[in-house]
Amino acid sequence: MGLDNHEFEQIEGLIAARKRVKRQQHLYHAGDPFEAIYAIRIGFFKTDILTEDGRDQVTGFQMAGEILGLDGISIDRHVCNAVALEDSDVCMIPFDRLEDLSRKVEPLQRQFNKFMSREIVREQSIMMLLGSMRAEERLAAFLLNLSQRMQSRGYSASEFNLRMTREEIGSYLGLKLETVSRAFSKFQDEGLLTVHQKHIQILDPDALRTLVGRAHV
Amino acid sequence: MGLDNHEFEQIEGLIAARKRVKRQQHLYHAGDPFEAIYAIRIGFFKTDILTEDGRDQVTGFQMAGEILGLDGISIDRHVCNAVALEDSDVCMIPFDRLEDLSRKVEPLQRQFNKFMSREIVREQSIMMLLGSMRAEERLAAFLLNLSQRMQSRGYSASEFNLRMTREEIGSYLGLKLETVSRAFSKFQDEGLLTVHQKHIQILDPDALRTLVGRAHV
DNA sequence: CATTGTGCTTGATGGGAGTCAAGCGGAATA
DNA sequence: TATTCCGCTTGACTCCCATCAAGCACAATG
Repeated sequence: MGLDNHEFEQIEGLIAARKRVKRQQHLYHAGDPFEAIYAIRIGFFKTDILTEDGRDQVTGFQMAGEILGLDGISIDRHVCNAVALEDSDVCMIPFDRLEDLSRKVEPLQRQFNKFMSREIVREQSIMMLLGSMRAEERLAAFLLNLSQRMQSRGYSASEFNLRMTREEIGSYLGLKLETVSRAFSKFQDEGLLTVHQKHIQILDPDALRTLVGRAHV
Repeated sequence: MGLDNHEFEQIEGLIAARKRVKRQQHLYHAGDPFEAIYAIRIGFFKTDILTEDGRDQVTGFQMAGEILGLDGISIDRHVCNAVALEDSDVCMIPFDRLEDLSRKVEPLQRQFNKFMSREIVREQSIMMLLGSMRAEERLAAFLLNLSQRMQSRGYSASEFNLRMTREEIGSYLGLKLETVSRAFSKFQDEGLLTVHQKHIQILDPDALRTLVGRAHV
């Protein structure tokens, strides 16, 4: 990234604390004062929003190497809940110190801006998915995305364990858990994948890609 | 734009050029190199993304005082199209100069980060809408959002002209244009509003809020 | 003024996903 | 090992929205 030693040490010094979060525990709640963003070292999270009328929706799943909490910057409070879906380990990055250092270290500033923008783009693709895809297309897109992120972290792209329930997948994709379950069964009947509980093995990724590509004919 | 006078003047110094964009013209296309973000002085825009099957989905509507182009930062290219829905006038803000100045002027840096984060939060609320609301609830939320933005710019909150077609509204809300039209008619039958072509008069905003569930405003 | 086109409204019909319900199965606990 | 619970699967039925289709309204053009 074009950093000299001093800059590199400063960035390392940003990490105030490592924090362990047990399965089903919250890293932060909606409404909590925003003080830091979090880099996931180990583990898996979901973020969700609970509205007053009881609507609850998962807004994202985050795995090791990804960043949590960027939405809190806007109003100095977290706007969603972050819940560990397995025992996890995060780096807490105090935001005021990150802003300070960003003013001194240009590559850090640039990288941070790109992170924020990438989050905007990611959410746009979810909007596309929710706005124009059918149930099976949504699930196919979800699995391919998960597969790609697993692979980029050195895990198998074709075989992995889901950390979230059918209900959480459905909430994220704008579907009911029964619909998610039916789509899994259909994919298995068609030989696109095998599914045993949370264990997934993708047999025909190209067929899944075709499903997503042919969205909304 | 949520900036105080001092901050606003600093941003004004950044403005390289004013640019006029006629109705139906593009401000930028998906794939264009990303060089600047744009502040809308006068006018109204939509952003959309072209899907592989040739149809496009509207990802947002932007009015005077709002910012266009934040998604381009991520990959140094614009990822969506920005199209003027009426004759418009924008300020071009070269992004490298904005980054430079942000390193020197802390309030500008802070404000810019908040802008990015606000865009993330805005998109999350659209995800909620697309994922868990029914057609009439979506349209009600859309109208209330538009109404609130009109009001915050000094226009009437209860009476305004839509700049976009039913099809564009539907694309944004994940609905077909016929469904949007039917929802308008139903609202009118129920006395919640009057609609004549693109002219909207909201008669009972509380009823619309009740529909949405009081969570979105 | 007539003509054309585009956007909008409305009706009829069908399909995909939601809802309700029953039962299965693996995992955790005692 | 037995019990309980929670998540998952599957079936039957319902309903909301998409689709297909016809016609209207208004603006632009000749």
